Amino acid sequence: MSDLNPGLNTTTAQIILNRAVPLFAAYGYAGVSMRDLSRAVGISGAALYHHYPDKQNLYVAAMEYAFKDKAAGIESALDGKGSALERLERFINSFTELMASDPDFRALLQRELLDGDEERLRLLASQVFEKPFQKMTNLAKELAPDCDAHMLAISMAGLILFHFESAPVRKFLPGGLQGHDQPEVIAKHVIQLLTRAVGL
Amino acid sequence: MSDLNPGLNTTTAQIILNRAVPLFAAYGYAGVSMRDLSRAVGISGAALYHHYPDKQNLYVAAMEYAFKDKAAGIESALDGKGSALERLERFINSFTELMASDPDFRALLQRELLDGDEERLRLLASQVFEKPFQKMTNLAKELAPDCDAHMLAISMAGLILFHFESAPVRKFLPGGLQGHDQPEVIAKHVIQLLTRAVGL
DNA sequence: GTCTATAGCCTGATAGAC
DNA sequence: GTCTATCAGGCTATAGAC
Repeated sequence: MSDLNPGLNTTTAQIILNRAVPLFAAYGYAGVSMRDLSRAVGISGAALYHHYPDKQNLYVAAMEYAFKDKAAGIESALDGKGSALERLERFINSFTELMASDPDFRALLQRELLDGDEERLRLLASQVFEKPFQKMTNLAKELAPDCDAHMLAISMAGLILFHFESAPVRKFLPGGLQGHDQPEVIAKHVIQLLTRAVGL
Repeated sequence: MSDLNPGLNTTTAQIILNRAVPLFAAYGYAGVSMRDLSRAVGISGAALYHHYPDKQNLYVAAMEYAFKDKAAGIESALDGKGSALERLERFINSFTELMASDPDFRALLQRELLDGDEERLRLLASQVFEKPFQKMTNLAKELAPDCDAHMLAISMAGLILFHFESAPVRKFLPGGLQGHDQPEVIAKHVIQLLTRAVGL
């Protein structure tokens, strides 16, 4: 948490999180054992327990680590100047790029939506999503005052997310091309769809 | 598979699947043990192995059972007469109702997108989604000939799905109301957004 | 078709030396 | 801070009686 050391992520506790994030993203909480993780880190299982009291605490720490600072880029895209339409474009580009550049973050988010208990989801909402989502809602209000702003904000996020979420099955579906995975292509499609929906 | 018995789902093999579907939907493959399942069914663990050779085969059988006939309703909504816009509305209403009425199906779908291997996803695509998705793509072509029809079809599905997927965290986000979970409300919002996007 | 009993391995977690 | 060794219990799966 309060790391007075200004150096890189070189403490063992941080290295553990660095290895834990992709493992939990790929296999889920129940799909990763403490032994799996200790092997990935290159230390014994017992050493893991020197840094984290148990598996659950380690998992929560890994989540906080993976979700840290993810909101900042989205918020700054929504904050700047420009017309509502320009801010919408910036948001879509920024959110799409985030999802494309950090697939572990995306997978962990979707796993939390499936498996997260009330407490973890409340934490996720208040510490990660509340502020950017509020700004998305404000933008939605500007773009389409006659719409439910909360629902439009959800639609904006879901539109982008599902193009990534569905990627593993899309390639087996009619019309599925490699290009459909590229963030630029996804962003362009979503921008076109949403700008039309809110009446240009 | 080829069940010559015209009776209800009363064979032990079917009862097992009936209990397995909600368990796998809620906790995932790794999160459900054969003991958990045997307890839920009310038989011993060994009896499970009389009906299914191992856990993986049981899981695949449960998936096939959960996904069976799910495409039919969607297809018929897309098939009927009426203008493209009327068919779009019917599709959205039907798909939204499906997701709302069968949360286990929705959760299993999302788990497969996260955890499914190539073989299972290819099976899912060819046996469940290929035909309705082709029809969604055709409708997309009619509605917006200048759009990439594959991407628009994905957007249509994702728009609906994410309103359900995000429900656990939405209630902690600004503007989140109970009403936003209701299928009628979701369908109305998505219809409004998409009809505007394709230019009424 | 279901049971009890059990094999063999993996699990989270701890004890205590260094 | 990391190790080896270990515990108690859970895991998938099987054997064999009924």
